[in-house]
Amino acid sequence: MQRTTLSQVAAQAGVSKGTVSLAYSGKRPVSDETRPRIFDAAEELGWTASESARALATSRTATIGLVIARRPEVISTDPFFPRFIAGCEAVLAEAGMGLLLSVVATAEDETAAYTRYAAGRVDGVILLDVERDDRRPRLMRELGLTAVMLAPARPERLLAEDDRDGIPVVLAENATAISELVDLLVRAGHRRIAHVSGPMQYVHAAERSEAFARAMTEHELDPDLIVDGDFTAASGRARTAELLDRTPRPTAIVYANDVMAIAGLSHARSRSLRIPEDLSLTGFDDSDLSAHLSPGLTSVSTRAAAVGAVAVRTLLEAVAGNAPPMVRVDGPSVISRESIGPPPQHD
Amino acid sequence: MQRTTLSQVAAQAGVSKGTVSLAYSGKRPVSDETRPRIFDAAEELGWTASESARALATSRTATIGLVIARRPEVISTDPFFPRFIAGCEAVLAEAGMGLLLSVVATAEDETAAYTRYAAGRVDGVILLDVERDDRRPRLMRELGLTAVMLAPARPERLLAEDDRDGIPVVLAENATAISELVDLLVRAGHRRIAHVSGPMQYVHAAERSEAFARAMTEHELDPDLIVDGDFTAASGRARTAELLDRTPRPTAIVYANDVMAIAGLSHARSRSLRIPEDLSLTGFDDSDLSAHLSPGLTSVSTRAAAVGAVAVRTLLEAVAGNAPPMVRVDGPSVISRESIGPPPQHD
DNA sequence: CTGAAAGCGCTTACAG
DNA sequence: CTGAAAGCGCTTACAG
Repeated sequence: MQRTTLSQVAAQAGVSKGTVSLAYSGKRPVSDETRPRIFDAAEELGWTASESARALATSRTATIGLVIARRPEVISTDPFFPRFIAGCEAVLAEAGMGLLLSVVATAEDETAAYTRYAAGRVDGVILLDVERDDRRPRLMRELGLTAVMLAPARPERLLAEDDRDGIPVVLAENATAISELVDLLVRAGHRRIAHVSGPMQYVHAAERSEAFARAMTEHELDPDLIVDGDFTAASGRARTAELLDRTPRPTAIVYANDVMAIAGLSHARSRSLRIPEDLSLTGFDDSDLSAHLSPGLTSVSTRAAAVGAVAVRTLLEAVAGNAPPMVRVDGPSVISRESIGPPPQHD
Repeated sequence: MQRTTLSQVAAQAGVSKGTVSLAYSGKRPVSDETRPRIFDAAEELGWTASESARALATSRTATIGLVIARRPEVISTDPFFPRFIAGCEAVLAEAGMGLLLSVVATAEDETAAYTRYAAGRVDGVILLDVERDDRRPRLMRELGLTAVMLAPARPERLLAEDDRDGIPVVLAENATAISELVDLLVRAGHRRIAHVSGPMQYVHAAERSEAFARAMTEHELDPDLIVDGDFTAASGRARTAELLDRTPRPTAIVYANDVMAIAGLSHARSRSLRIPEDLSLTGFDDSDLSAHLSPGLTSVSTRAAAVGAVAVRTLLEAVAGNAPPMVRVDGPSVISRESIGPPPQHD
């Protein structure tokens, strides 16, 4: 089936092509007599503008890009991505725009994906999982790609001076939630609190870890009870096993995400530890599962959908050439559930 | 920064635009003397072809579309989607193509997404989560959109006759895995086996449920111990609670996905039931978590990445006009872990 | 308020 | 093997 074109609509309505275009875009007035004629003709012929042609004429693709560079097993258990994408989608759909998504395994594939995007496929991209001295800001400049980055800290803490300008930061911090969790545990009576971190190359994981150490120090507790996880269930179980083998063992564990916490919880139970009587646990991300475990897992909502919406809005402003250098989004909030309680008596 | 264009490359290399295009596409021979001149010029100017222009000239967008119409909380815990997408990506990247993704909440938004796609945004789409008498095949025809559908059963079981032609089916069946699970449990000595299904409007969920009933009947066991879940953790917990309240209670539960199984497992444990001594459990999807719980959750690998790759290949053939009406992919396979064992003695 | 025309940056018959 | 030209289907100054 052949596409109907704007020319056919113009012919049928007895006007010029330009007028049809203007009637739809509203960029210039069209008389009240012609407009309905045009819409009727378009309706009758089942016309909608070709995005390819529009893209070529306007140099706007009405598409933004997102490259996720994580191992599939991590993506598949991290509720952040789908929620974030759903949040993006809401804003994009309203603007009649689309989201081009790539899931890549290596840095090489990641570069290739951005390079394809830069060939006039997207108007801009959102950078997730920012690392310290991330290589992508430089790549964006080389490729001439407009970008915004989602980060848990101010740009000066993340990027070399050269890379700092031109990329607006959507700042979604983590730290307050972690110190709230530590406060909660300390107030319940805990002193030996451990942290299972995420992969430290990510700024958001490093931030959580630093926030943990800071909070512990403030309470004059040992800030060094930190072991490195990598957000996978496997690491959650392994690190938990190590921590529980120590003497004395920690009475509470703060995990950098829910999956590790759930694997840890399951492991602890298999050792006949009761939760929370013998061990308190907290997660991060508020996955659907955490609310419905028994006991429920205390976790942190990061409002990923809201963050996605703000990221897209900021990107659209950046594409239009007027984004603020930084926009702050609502901080995370702790969701208290039954997985935390007072430490065991003899402690 | 202005894009370099093919014209500039042609000028610099001292050839016509057509020759530059041909040198890159290889659709016609270019002499060994001119080719390097062209590539050098392109390299020097940092040129890559504009996809928008190419799309307009060729009526090919080099993009395929995927619309996921599920509640975010379900998407966020279902490992199928990210794995499937990663599998799509592998094939797409190789072909220099992209994936346009929409996550929608309502049927209305879903139609809107496909309508946007049909405005020359994609070459074709993959239909997931097929329902019986699914409305999308008809929509695809109305919109003139090429499509393939992923389904666990032959087209004649899914679609009205009118909608059946033109849409190749990638057949990934579920049923064998479910009967294997039932066999496994029966062989271990179980007789009262229950099933917590997924949302029955999806053919894949209905198939699992039917396969369960069939397998139970074959073993001359009660095939009606089926309760309706909806793939969420909440339903997994609630349905498990109901089942465990029955007298006599089931000694094994087959869940239609891992999340429900994990919530169920957690609930059972909170009732002081031991797994698998007091209750055997199985999941479906083989999420990253299931392998690393303690005990590990017996589950079913659906090879989502491989299925994604085949789906894309089939779609690309369909776009080229020569897809087979049906292509079968490898069946799922059961991954046996510690969550199943013999039923309690007194049973 | 409307039309005629140029232009976006490619690809692809058509000649030679 | 190569060039000149038309065309893909829009948008947008430029005139009127």
